[in-house]
Amino acid sequence: MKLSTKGKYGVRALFEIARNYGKGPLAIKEIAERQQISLSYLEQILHRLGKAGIIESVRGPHGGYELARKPVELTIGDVVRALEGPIALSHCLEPGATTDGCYQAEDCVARMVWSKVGEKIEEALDSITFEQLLRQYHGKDREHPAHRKKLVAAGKGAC
Amino acid sequence: MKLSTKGKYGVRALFEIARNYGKGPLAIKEIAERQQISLSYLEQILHRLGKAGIIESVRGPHGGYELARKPVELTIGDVVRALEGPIALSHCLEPGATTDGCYQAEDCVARMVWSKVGEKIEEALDSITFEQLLRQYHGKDREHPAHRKKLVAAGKGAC
DNA sequence: AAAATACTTGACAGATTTAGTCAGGTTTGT
DNA sequence: ACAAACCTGACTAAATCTGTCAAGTATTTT
Repeated sequence: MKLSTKGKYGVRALFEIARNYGKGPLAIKEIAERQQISLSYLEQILHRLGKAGIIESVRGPHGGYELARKPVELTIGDVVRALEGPIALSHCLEPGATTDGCYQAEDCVARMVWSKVGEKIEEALDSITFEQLLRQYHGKDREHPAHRKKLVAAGKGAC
Repeated sequence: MKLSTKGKYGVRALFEIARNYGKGPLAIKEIAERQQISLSYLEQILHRLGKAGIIESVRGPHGGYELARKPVELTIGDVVRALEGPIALSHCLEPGATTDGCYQAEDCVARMVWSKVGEKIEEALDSITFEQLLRQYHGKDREHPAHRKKLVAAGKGAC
């Protein structure tokens, strides 16, 4: 019951992009530095987010990534689904899965349990928009990059 | 965002034990057969559930496992926590974890997000008791073991 | 007391997934 | 033309998951 780093990094990266909303594209190199994520790895993540229609890329000098929709229309759920696949606690709940493989197909108690829990998880994830996150952040400016760099050098990570 | 087989098998095994509630201990061999779980693997799982105080074992002939508490006091959350560890979407939320390693300690937006989602997940898991599962099952007797065996032999699995 | 039944424990190994790197390539603004 | 910046896919090391195996210990029946 853990999240992979893809999901966590994804939210952090997207948070940076969201902070830049309305100010043009943000370069991947900039995101990588601010959030201390390996640039190559971040490329993978952003590519997935692009395919999912969450961000758009602008190529060429001064290019970068920007949100494809307004922060209020973007939820944590969108990001997690894009990066970790559909939330299907049991494989028989994946979209497109049939009950063919299940020997107790009709009224499988287990399936009902995982299905119900999955719905609640989606609800929780979808109830948090990036607009809310930005608002929580409003005013409180983060540590200065140089200060952060010092902390990271001292072995500090991030959530 | 998947569940490991430990969690899924655990719930299924426990469901069998719960079905036998009040009728004395249920042998592990019986559980393994009914739910088509490898006996050796099931031993591991039941041992963890025992250490977590969810089931109690009775040794000797006619021994087996039985619920340590009433089905109404046993939730899916108890089982998942026992088998998959505490539900901490981010490692900085694990019990006993400090914020020492986090360079944005004070108001880490990411942590707030995962903490809130984690709470909702726990809520969902804890809202389902085995008593409810048993009631849903009431009356509908499962396929006959022999029939099930045939289905399993034909390559059918379970949720 | 012996045998049968059943639980206990820990080591181990193969398969899968994750996390991250690398080496190219392509697009576009100046 | 050049450089900044994104695009793509292959690759690998490490971790985790899934399950097996073997050698116990405990309890009850006979």
